[in-house]
Amino acid sequence: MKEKSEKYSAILEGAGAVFARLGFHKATISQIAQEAGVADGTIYLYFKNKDDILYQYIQFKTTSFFEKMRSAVDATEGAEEKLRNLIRCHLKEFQNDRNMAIIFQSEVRYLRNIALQVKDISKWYLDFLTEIIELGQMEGHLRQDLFIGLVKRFVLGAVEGIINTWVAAEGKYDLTAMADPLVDLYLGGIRKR
Amino acid sequence: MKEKSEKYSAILEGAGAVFARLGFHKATISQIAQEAGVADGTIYLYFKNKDDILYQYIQFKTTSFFEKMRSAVDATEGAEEKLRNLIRCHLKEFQNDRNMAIIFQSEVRYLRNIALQVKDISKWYLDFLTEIIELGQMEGHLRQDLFIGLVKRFVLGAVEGIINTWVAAEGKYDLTAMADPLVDLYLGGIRKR
DNA sequence: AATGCATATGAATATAAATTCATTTAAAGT
DNA sequence: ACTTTAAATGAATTTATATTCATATGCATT
Repeated sequence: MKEKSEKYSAILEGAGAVFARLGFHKATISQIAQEAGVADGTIYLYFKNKDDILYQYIQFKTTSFFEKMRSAVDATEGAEEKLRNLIRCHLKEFQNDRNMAIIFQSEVRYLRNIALQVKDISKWYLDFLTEIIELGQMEGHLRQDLFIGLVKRFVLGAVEGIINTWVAAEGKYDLTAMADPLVDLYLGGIRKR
Repeated sequence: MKEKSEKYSAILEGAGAVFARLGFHKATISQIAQEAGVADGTIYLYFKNKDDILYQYIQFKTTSFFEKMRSAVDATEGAEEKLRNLIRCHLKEFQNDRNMAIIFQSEVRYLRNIALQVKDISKWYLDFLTEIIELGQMEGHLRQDLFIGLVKRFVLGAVEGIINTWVAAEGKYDLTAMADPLVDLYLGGIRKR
């Protein structure tokens, strides 16, 4: 069972397609096998069981997602620009991999087997946001009286909401175009001044 | 099969408890029956099948939720106060019925069988927000240059994010206390001025 | 108390799909 | 060409649980 064989990846991507189309529970091993172009039994040479396929899928996708987010943020100076890049990168990656977007938005929260994995992902993201917000406060560009625990959920919740709508709309419009207007809302709010 | 018998309600609430604890797919009819204090077969006198239990659960809960939201908003004048009441009411109702909160946040988006039902719920909520935002613009208290399609998702996404955190934290703190700080973020944003 | 009707029971059935494994195919080494 | 090892197959097995249904219980009417 070598980790990075062609078949390993084919099964992962095949599973991604089937999970996105039918949801984890309605997806069958046979369908995944067919999508990946292998026999049912072959899957068990590479994965412990059905749950493990999803686990590895998430693991694989998040690792690469986090790396990209980190470099997008590090590529620039100042909290506001870092925040913009974070959101731009987030939306771009989800737009580029719609199966992943569907699985993360619709399946992941739901499945208890992977609850811990999800907690880690959220935590990573929220800690990242904290870092940026605190930087902005040090720079003097963000309010000092922010309840950071609330702000970071506010930020992540809103991006996810935007992505959910895009997914529900079958990806018919450009998701990345939402990034800057969204950040403007975070920063300035909706009240007239 | 009379609709509002004791057993009908007992099964619905029992199902709510089991769905919240184990998730829809891992929940078995036997467990729901036990929780409701009836025999397995009895459930089929009141519901077509397992999916129908969830469908009716959601229908029942949203109807009552929407009524409460509507009167909370109608009870006051001015967009800002209406928005505050909307969010307060939303958080209060979810805090008061944690099973419902779990099912709505974790299960509902996921289940394809009820996708239409969910679209209706979202639409109802988003239209409601549009109404309030447009009122605020007419009053001159909200910015004129808002992209409403984005703003309403921004608002709903953030509330849902707050609720998700609360659910994940096993409801250990007071959710309703988040309402006003959250609305302040919507209105004023995080940028220092 | 006997009859009929509605409601409830839970063991038996049916079904679907995850997982296994005996067999086949391909590849590598000598 | 022959042997050994590894990888792949897919039909057969196992398991789990949603759903059915023959039977029972309770309740009202006469």
